[in-house]
Amino acid sequence: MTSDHSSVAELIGILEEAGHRATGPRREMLALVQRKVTGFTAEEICKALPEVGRATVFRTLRLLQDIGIICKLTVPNGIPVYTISRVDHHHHTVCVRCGKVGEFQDSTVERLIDELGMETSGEIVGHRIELYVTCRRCLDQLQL
Amino acid sequence: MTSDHSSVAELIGILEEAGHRATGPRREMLALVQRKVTGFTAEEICKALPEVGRATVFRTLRLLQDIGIICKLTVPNGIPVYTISRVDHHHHTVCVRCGKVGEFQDSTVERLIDELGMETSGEIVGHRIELYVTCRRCLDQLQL
DNA sequence: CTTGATATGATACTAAGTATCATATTAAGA
DNA sequence: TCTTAATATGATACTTAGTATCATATCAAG
Repeated sequence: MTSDHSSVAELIGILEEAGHRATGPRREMLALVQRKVTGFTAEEICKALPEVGRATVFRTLRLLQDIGIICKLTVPNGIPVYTISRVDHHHHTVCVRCGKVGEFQDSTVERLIDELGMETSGEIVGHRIELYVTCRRCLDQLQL
Repeated sequence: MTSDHSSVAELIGILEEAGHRATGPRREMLALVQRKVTGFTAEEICKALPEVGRATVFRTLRLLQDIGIICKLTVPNGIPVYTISRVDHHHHTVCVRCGKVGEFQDSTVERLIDELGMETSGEIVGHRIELYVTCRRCLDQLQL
């Protein structure tokens, strides 16, 4: 279940398999996104790729979300952060100090969702779990 | 641990205890918010209370968040939904069809967060758990 | 009653994202 | 290879959510 997609070629593959064209702007964005270790904002992409139109950046960000290549996170301060999904189903940790985004997978989470499903009268169609943390590095810096 | 705050008077009490003035606009907003069974948007408040300035609406929404009277949710379609918090610590279910917001409290959730804390190198300072559902009523309608 | 802190509203702004639409690219068939 | 319809793009203008500024108003405490 761990579909690791790390190279640009693989990302392009996913895009095409989903029935979309791997056009110039999309390749550029994928290459950029793939290099990002941590989260990034839409505005960052716009600045990094001025030759790509604003509308295309947002369109592509949404497309990449739809096909599961990236995720959009809501962080406490309100500015949306996008992040690449390296594994299929996962959740995020966001450092509230440096903004660094991490991923985690936990079977307990899925079990929890199932349990909650029992208690809910409706039908669960999705969920969002985000952990806000102070990351190791930031903690260390604070202790200096 | 279940600080049920249902009447406007109680909400005003919370506001004042937190060291804020229970002014006209704030009372109006609290009265309105308190009547809402389901989620509401900032724009709804602006329309319902045209005599209250836009800036004040947003300022007050943030204030009410800060003191824990309301929560701001991120729903899949992207439009922020605010909802009153009837109990202290809880999470939300959002119906993706009608937008109805529910609350749930679950000790398993808290246990889960603790467990995840063990696995994380940083320190967990907060979390967000939202369940996207199709509520009972919407399910019934779909089956008609 | 005065005064300083707190809150307000009008206005203008920003930031994130969308709608429109004419143009460009592309894939796939004739 | 040429044509064509589907797909994608970029410029532009717009919308939506929320913020900054600041002069004015309100209030609580002395």
